[in-house]
Amino acid sequence: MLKKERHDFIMRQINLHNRVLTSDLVQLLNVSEDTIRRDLQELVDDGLLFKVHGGALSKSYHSSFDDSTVYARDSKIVIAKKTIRLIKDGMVVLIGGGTTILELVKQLPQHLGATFFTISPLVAVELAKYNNIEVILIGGLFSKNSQITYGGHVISQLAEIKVDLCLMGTSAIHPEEGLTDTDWEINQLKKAMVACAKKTAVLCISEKLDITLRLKVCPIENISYLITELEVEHESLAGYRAKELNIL
Amino acid sequence: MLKKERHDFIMRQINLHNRVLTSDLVQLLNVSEDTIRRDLQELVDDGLLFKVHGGALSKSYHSSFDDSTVYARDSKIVIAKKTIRLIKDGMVVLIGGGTTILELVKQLPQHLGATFFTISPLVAVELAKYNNIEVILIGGLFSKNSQITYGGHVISQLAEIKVDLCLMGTSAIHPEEGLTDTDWEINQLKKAMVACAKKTAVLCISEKLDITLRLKVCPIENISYLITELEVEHESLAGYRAKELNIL
DNA sequence: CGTGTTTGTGCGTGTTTGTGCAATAATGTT
DNA sequence: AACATTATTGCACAAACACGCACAAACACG
Repeated sequence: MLKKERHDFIMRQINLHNRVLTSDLVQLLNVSEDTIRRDLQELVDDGLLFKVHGGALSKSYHSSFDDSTVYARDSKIVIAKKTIRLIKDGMVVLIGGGTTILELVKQLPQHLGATFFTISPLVAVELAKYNNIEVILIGGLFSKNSQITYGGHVISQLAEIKVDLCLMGTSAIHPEEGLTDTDWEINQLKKAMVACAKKTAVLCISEKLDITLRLKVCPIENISYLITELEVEHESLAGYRAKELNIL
Repeated sequence: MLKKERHDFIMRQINLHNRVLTSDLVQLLNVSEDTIRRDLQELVDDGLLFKVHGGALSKSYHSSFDDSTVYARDSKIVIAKKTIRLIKDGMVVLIGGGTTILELVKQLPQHLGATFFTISPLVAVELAKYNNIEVILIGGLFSKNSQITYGGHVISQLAEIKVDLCLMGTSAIHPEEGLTDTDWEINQLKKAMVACAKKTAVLCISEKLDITLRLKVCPIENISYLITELEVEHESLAGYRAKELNIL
C-alpha cells in the first residue's frame, strides 16, 4: 500500500468517526506504529487533522456535538456498555431507533464483526462507521417524529427476516403488563420486531420502569434481557427479578 | 513494444485499479525502472495521472475523497437554488445522495408539499424537517462509502415506482459519452433511478463536466436538465447546448 | 550514401524517502 | 506510586528515485 493511499484511508476514517486511534490504524493498515505516527504527523503538517495522545481528531470536530443535550446521557452510556456484552462476533442483530440505541451504537467496539438490520437512518449512518459491520436499512415511510421508518412495508419486510438478537428502547415497561406504548404504528412495529428475533433485549432507563401505557406490545415473558443503568440487585428491579428474564 | 503502447497500457491499469506500482509495471512490461519512471513523468506532464513514491494514482481517485469537507459549498448552493424551480407542489420526486443533493434539500421552500423517495438516510432526515413533505426511504444494504442504500433490493423497489422527476448528483458527465461512473453498484443504481423517472435532472458542479469514467450510466439524451453553477451561456456548456437538454 | 541529430533505452552512482527497531521519555490509569 | 500505554528520538537499511552518461536505432538533410 502506498503512503498516499494510507493517508487517504486515515482521512476517511477521520471524516467518518471524527476520531481515530493509532492502535486501530496499526491493525487496519498492517504497518508499524511508527509509520502511523509519521503519517499522522504529516497530515497535521498539512493541517488536515488534529493529533492527540492515542490518536487523532478531525479538525472540524469542534467537540461535543451538543451531546450534552441528550437527556440522561450518562445513564444511557452505562446501559450501552452493559448491552455490548450481549453482542458477539458474527451475530445478526435487529436494532431500533431512539437516543439510547444511538448511544449504544457509538460505544460499540471498533473491531466488532456483525450484521445489523435497522429501521433508523441515524443508527444506520452511525453503524456505517464500523468497518466490519454490515448494515441493512429497512425502508418505508419515514416518520418525522421518531425518525424511523414505519408502516406496512417495514412490517412485511421484518416478517421475512430472522435475527439472533433484537435491541430496542422502550417507552414503558411493567412487570405484569409487559411492554406497552402509545402510538399505534410504533406499537405494530415493535410487535413485528420482537416476532422476528430469537431473543429480545430491552434497553430502559430506570424512570421508565413500572409504567403502563395504552397499547400492549408484548408480555414480559417475550423479553430475554432487561438492561437498565441500575445495579442488578437494585430494589426497583425486584418485580422484574421474579420473572424469568435476565437483568443486566 | 512502442512507447505509446506502454503509455496506453499504463493508463488502462490506472483506470482499472485507480493505482499502479512502478515495480509491477517493470515486471509486466519487461522494461527497466527508468523507462517506467520516464513514462510516468510524461503522463504526469500530460496531466493524466498523479505520481507518488512507489507508483502513481488516478486523478479521479483523488477527487473522490474530499467530498466530506463540503467541498465547493457555494457552488452547490447556487445549483440548489436553480434546481428548486423544477420542483412543484404535488410532485413525486426521486432524489439521490451526495453533498450537492443535501445542500439542495436544505434550501427547499418551507411550504413545499410533495412526496420524496430517497435512497439516502441523511437526505431523509433532512427532508423530515419539512411539514408538508412525505418521505419514503428506500431500504437495502447500506454503503459505508457513499452513505446510501444500494443492491438488488433497492433496485427492485425502484422498478416498482414511477416518479415525475429524478434529481441526482454526478461523478462525471460528457456531451458525447453521457453520464458515467466508476463503481458498479452505484452505476446500476443510477440506471434504475433514471429508468423510473419521467424526467431526470443532473446536478453537476462545473469541474465534473467533460469527464468520462469507466462505466456508462446513460446517454446524454436520457437527461432532461443539466444544472451547474455556471451561467447558462457559459462557453464550457457549449457542447451540452448542442444536445437536446435544458441547461439551468 | 554519409554524417549529424534526435529519440528511446539501459546502466551506474549517489541521494532521498519510507519503514522498522530499540532505547528513552512522556503521559494516562489504577 | 507503580504500571501500562503512547510518543519521541536516533539509527539502520532497503526501496525508490534523479542525474549523467553511453549506446543504438530512427530520422534528417545535403
